[in-house]
Amino acid sequence: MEQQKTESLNFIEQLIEQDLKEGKFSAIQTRFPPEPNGYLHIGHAKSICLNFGLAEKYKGRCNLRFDDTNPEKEETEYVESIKTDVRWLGYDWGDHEFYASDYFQDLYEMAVRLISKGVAYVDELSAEEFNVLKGTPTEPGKESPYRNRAIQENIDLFDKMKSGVYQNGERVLRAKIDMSSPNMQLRDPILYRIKHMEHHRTGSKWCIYPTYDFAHGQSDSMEQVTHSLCTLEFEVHRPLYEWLLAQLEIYPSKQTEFARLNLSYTIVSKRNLRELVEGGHVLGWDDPRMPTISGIRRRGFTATSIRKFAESVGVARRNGLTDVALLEHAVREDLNKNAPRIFGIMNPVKLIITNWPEEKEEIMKAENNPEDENAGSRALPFTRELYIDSSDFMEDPPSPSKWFRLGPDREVRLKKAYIIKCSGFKKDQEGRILEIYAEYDPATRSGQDTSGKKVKGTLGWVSVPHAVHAEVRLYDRLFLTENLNKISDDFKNHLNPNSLQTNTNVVVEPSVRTASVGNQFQFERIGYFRVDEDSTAERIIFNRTITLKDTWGKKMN
RNA sequence: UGGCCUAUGGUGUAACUGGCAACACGUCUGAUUUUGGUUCAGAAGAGUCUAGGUUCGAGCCCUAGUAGGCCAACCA
Repeated sequence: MEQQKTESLNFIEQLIEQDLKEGKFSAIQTRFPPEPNGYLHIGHAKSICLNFGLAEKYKGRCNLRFDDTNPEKEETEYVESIKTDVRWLGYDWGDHEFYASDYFQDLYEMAVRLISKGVAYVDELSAEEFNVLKGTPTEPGKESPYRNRAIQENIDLFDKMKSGVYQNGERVLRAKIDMSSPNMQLRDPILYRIKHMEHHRTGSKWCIYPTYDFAHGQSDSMEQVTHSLCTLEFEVHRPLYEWLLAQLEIYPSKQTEFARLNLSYTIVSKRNLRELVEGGHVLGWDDPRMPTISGIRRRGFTATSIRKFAESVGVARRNGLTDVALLEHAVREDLNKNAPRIFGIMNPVKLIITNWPEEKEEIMKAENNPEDENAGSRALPFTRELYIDSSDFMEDPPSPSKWFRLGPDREVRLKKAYIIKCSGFKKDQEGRILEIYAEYDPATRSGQDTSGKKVKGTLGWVSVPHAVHAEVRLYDRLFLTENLNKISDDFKNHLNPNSLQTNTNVVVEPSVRTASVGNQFQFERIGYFRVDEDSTAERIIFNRTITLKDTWGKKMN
């Protein structure tokens, strides 16, 4: 008797399974529709995982469609970065790479059809007049005096718009729906506007460009998208989306909205992220502190962990605030299983094993990952002079029974090597520890310990003559405020001044000499690190992805 | 003086669509551990926004209220 746990479905999956059951179509078709006007961020990752994930799960397809209807903001550079990011997340759109701009001709013809049906017209109101007549959410709008032109006149005017007779803003094509609708989106929305401007793909072929509302739904329809998933703000656009498809009598794609991702201590708004980049608050779109996909990738978050995160966040229709701890947990889980361990010393201090011969060198064997038997092992040279972390030594710990690390007369194990006993130390005038002295117990060699000794503390170490000097960039959250949606002042006031701390004094075991950009490690007892692209042949640079959990440190505060 | 959406432990989601609320993260114990990591065992924590109603029975349905979100770009 096997008990089958029925997997719980989110509301979109329920909808899909219902549709599939009713035989509405043979397979689902989704799409991820970014506007190429900036870099993708963690919020987009949620949408990517949703759309591509659903297609995978239900054996359908997901198109990558660039929503490039506004030549003012869009650039090819962004198209490339978006493709890189989606691929990095592990999704493949095959030959289903589309552009709204590919449909400009079709969309133009659709507009002419609407005009011919008498449900679209050319308006020539000034922007101010336009806004006045539009009304407000609580007051109905008024009809434009140009609303009831003859069809042929509209056709002629639209043709003139297209052929460049008018300047930007002088004419606009509007749908003729209902100026008194309580839904502002239905008050004769703009379908086409004039922009004398080069488009990144169509060049100067067009000087009129469709708006989002006129392009998005029909693009979905032309691609036979079955489920068009978007965020909650577009909810009020749905009636317009459906109106257009119905008027044009084309494939009725269905729009379904879900809540966008909000992350604590994180800003997830393209506009604000751009401001951080342009204002020099971060070093670029791929600054490891940025929640952009390129940023978190450089920081060391893995694609697996992002996908896992997206899955655990789930999808629903209520707006909330997801705890970053969920994201952090996802990376730790992945890296714990997959990142090889090495010794790295953040604040090195010399430890001298006084009963160890000057020239003697012993090779210790260390497995690369206790969580992965296949990860192999490496050789660690052990010598008389070692580096350990200054935070692992305390001359006079405040609560001695809870201090497991080194101190006068205390014993600890040097991991993968010997148990040592501290026999003394040297300080400078300011009281800083310069050197620590200890004696090792030859009977305690790792793996062949015959002493029966038990110690509570285990320290990482690096042989002084073999040490590789490195730079480490310690990243912390970019903002100090948990919920940045709830602030009334400038979000930049909430920046964490200590979001980046550079430590150029780090020392790492010699095995990292073969490491290359993108490699990820766990520095034992410290955290996960990734080799940054700023590394050079002479100098290796590590980004700290995330610390290890630290229950002891937490208790000490 | 509008319309639409939402409301479940601290957080994110679930509850086979009416049968006394589950999972994950987080928190706290304890065990194991040559990472104060991992793993393992366990605990605390909501009676499902409020008030009515329907029903033998409601987190799920109805009504009203409250709270939050979205909508007035020739942005998406």
